[in-house]
Amino acid sequence: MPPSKSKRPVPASSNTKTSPALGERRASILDAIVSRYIGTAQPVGSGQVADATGLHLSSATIRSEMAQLEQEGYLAQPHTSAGRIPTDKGYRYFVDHLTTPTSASTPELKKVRTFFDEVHGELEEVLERSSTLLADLTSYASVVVAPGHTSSQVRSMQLVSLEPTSVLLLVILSDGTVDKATVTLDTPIEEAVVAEASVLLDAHCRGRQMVDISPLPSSNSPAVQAVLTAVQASVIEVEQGATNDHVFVGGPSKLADAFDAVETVRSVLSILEEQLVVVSLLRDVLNSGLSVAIGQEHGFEPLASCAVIVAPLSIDGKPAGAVGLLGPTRMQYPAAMAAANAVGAELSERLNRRKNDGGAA
Amino acid sequence: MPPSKSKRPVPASSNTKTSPALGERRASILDAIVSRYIGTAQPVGSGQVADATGLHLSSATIRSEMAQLEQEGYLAQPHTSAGRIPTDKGYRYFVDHLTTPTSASTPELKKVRTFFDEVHGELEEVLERSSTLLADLTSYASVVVAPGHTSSQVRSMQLVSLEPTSVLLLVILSDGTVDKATVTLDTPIEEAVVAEASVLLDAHCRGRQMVDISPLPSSNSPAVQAVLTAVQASVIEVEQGATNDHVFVGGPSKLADAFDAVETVRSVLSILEEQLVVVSLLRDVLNSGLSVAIGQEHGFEPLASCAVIVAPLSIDGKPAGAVGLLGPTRMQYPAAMAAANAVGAELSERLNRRKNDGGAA
DNA sequence: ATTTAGCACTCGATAGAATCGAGTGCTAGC
DNA sequence: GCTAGCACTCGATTCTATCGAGTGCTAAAT
Repeated sequence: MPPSKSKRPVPASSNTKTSPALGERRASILDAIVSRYIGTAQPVGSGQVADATGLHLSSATIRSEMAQLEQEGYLAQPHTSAGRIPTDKGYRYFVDHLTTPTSASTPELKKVRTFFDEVHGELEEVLERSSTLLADLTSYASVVVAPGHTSSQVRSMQLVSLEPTSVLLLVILSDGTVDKATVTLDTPIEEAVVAEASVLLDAHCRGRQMVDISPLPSSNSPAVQAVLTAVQASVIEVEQGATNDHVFVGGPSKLADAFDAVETVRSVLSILEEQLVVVSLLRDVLNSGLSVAIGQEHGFEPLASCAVIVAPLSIDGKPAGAVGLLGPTRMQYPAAMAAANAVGAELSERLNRRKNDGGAA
Repeated sequence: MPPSKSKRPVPASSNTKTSPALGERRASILDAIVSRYIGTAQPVGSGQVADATGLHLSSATIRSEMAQLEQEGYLAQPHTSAGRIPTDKGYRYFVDHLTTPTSASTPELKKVRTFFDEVHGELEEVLERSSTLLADLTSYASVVVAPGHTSSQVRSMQLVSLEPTSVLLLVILSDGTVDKATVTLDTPIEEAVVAEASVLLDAHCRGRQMVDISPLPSSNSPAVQAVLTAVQASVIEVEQGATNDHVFVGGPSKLADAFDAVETVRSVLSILEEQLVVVSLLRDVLNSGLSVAIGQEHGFEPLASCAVIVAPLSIDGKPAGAVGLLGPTRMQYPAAMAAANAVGAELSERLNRRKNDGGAA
């Protein structure tokens, strides 16, 4: 091969050589197998790998490498004389050493951008639709966990008397979010007293951040004080976001496509129904420093056949909720991760803007 | 057969003879086939019917009757030499002439009662959990459409200025529900003006029913008037409940059990994702005066293999939302209808109590 | 005039047997 | 160290045979 033009020392050979460990060649074989299996859901044989990879090796050589990879736990064989399937460990290596850059592909990224440029309105609606967007983008079920109110600025806080013994606590945040909690009182309280407490509360909280509002102010009047004391707990509840369900699940129907066993579909669906579980799952994954949890990695049995992709949301640089994707372990990691990251980043930006600009749109 | 005791002219023969039309005997054959098919999902043959029904007839006789029923469109045959399957028309006859009384069986009814005795808290939570209850009770996916605010009494109505050009409309109802809408103004308005408008609005609305609040009061100050005008549209929006999504879907995972074809599961799920469609579906069914829509009866193609059971909610005797069940056409009609009715009735009662007593619990 | 027993027939479902072929592990030679 | 070659495995596919639940029809029985 004569170098016809001296003017390209390293041609555009797009052989991204990222990963040592496991050996250059064995790695690209693994990569080829995982990619292919993700696409076809069929066990991959040595012949296919030989054809697919750039390295020119015979199937026999590939075969011996594959045997090695199996011994090391990256691959598994459904039965003798079938091709190989990636194990969780295999997928893990794949995502950790992705050759494809994890940043989003331009067309999709653009889609996300224009989506966020167009979507306006209430926060809940934005989150809800983000979730749908992410599901549509990836064809996996998505989850959006709304940020708590911890760092939000209070625009107004009020008490409204409903019954003699029950009072509604209203918290209006400067981003237009409204939260509420019903407080039951031990003894009946007059409306006028509630109103007085409300004024006091509002004056105290207005303009502060949610974190800064405890302790509540006190009053000379015992009756007013009683109301304030009763409200205390609910204020904290609201601060921590325990009051409204703030999980948005998008595209659960995608699960029916992602898994072929109907029983799997059922069990995964039923998990998505339990919002608490979902929230804590995402939190755990994030806390463990991962962005992807594959198979057993999150020690959550019922989702052993799933992979979870998480991207954090942040407001003012602090973590605030998350977006996630739920699919089979053989999911399109590069694309899905890219999408989740893109939506996460973009959504974070809008949340920031929202918060600092004030209200909607 | 000598009447051994003159003292029972018509013994406790539980032969509920409800339905003329179609002929007594043919009806009970149809009934037997439908019941059995609902249970087993297998085509039912003449032999099975002969064994199952009380009437002592040979399979041959049954057979000729079945042939008739098929010609009349109540039954269908998957293929020659298989048993019969009910058609939509067959199911329709079945539910219209239910021998089992549609009122709930006592054990379940009790469950519903104690559930509602125990559940307290925000309206949204009650509805959400009702939906889950209904799904658990029946093993079908359930839907609860929240009542609109039309007949609710306004406890307070306020405007909160968020940005110079955007105002938050807050509506607090006497049942503790809070609704909101963001109103964008054409020109920047000072906070003081918004506050003035808020006071005016609150004074006008407080204590009235949502239906009675339009038209809004007017003001001498042009600035205040401008705000009120801008708010008008959102008030109506809120009144008609267009502002927050008020559909609660329960137990979608049940669908995976109810249908065996995974493709069906997917398509039904994806329909449940579109709340607008679900709401209008239930409304249509109710408007057509039915409580059950089987197969094609609601002209909604994608749900042709489903049956929909609807029970209305009512507040002060006026229709206000609905609860629904979604399952395969071969669903356990008697039990499911009973459950839906029970939950519907009980929930209605709680809603009434809530509204008239005032706040929560 | 029904009802029923009897019978030939249909056709999906089930079970074996045969075959195919993608894939494997191993070995010997390049 | 790589590869060609080869015997071997084993699920998937196809084909055939068989089974049996169920049907429609007819002729006898009530």
